[in-house]
Amino acid sequence: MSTKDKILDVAEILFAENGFDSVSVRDIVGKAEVNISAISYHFGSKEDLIISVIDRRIKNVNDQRLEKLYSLRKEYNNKTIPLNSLLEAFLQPVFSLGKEDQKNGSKFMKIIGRIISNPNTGLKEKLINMFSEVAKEFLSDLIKTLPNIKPEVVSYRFYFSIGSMAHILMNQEMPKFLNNSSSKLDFENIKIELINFLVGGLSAK
Amino acid sequence: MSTKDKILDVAEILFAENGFDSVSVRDIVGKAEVNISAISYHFGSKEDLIISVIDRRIKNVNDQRLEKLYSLRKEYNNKTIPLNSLLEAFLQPVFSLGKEDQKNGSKFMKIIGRIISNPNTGLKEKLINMFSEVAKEFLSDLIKTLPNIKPEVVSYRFYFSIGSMAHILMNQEMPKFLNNSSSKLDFENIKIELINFLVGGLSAK
DNA sequence: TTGAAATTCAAACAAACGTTTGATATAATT
DNA sequence: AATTATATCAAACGTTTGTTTGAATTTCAA
Repeated sequence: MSTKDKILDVAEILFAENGFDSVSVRDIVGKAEVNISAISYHFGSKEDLIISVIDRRIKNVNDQRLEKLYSLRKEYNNKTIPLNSLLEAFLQPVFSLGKEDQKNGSKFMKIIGRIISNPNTGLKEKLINMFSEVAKEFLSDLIKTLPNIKPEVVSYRFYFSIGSMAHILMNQEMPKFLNNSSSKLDFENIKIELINFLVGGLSAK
Repeated sequence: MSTKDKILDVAEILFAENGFDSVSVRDIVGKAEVNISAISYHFGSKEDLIISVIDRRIKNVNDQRLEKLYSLRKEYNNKTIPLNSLLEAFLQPVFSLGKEDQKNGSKFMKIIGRIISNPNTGLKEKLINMFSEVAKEFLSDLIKTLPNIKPEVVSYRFYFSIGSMAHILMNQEMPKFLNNSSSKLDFENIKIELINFLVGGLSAK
């Protein structure tokens, strides 16, 4: 495995668990067992490394989302797309990162959660742009699917939805004081529960 | 105004806008126009300052929440408390921080959002404990109010609810790409919209 | 008014930070 | 085999970090 990939893999894990600021380049190169100058050599700077960690995966996620949305539009040509189908298209590409064959995919889920919930300087601008097109597309269909709810209310509810998604992506385990259940849900079931919750919230009277 | 209060006020603003890690003690004392050693003299350390910023306000918020919950229990003695009343009791003390007479209250709302959404080392432990009792109390009533929904599902939905609350507290303005409306909501209306959303989500079939 | 306590000050501390250097080693190309 | 490009290395760079020092100043009670 190349030095570059070793750095990307380790950085993804450490950034996911501790945040971008709290992880130093020395933390990364230490765990990756590479020389410290490899970061500037292969990536340029720490910020460029962060961008690379995200770039490596995010396009695939967003492409899947749009692909699923477009095929729904084709399937329901001119007719209303069911709400749970829209949410499934929006959430499935993210939660499938948690499948076991996706190496460290659950770590990247945490990174997505971090990016959304932490309004960040500079860095956020670039990433928001990646996400904003996807969000706009889904919002326009959400508005069509919910004709009895004022569009600006749908916007807010979509914003609330993104918040609860980001929260569960980042804090993948429920805190003990809320977890009175013994059975731990896997990502597939968390996604199902989240969709049920969001369907209710988005379509509330 | 005392040096101690000057520091607390400035720190609250800077921590809210930029996060705990990104704000240096020099940023704080610079804007507060006090000597740098005042931090260790009045608070001990930067981490103790963070705790002080939070301590100053959080107890009042949580006390109000429990007070409202207890009076609801008295009012609906042995009967089910309506869902929107529970949510009102949970959210009103937080969103009232945004009232104009509450100096920098909206900044502290951002700090609450930051604490919830960022799982942090050490710091979180202390603050989670403050919050966990409140959360447990509300969760027990939520379960009673939603007898047709399995308790572990209510737990998850409450967790999703906390996520959307944290998100809107921290990102108080909607991003442009979601904001197709010209009218900007104030905190009171955001709270109302959030409660409508959460009622739908928590009680979803 | 005197003396002790509380506060503020400029200056410095050691540690950690991201980044760069120039030499050395490895790989690829001619 | 010789030469060029690529990659890795130990070491150091200049800043910034949180914290501490000890003297100077202010506050306030006796």
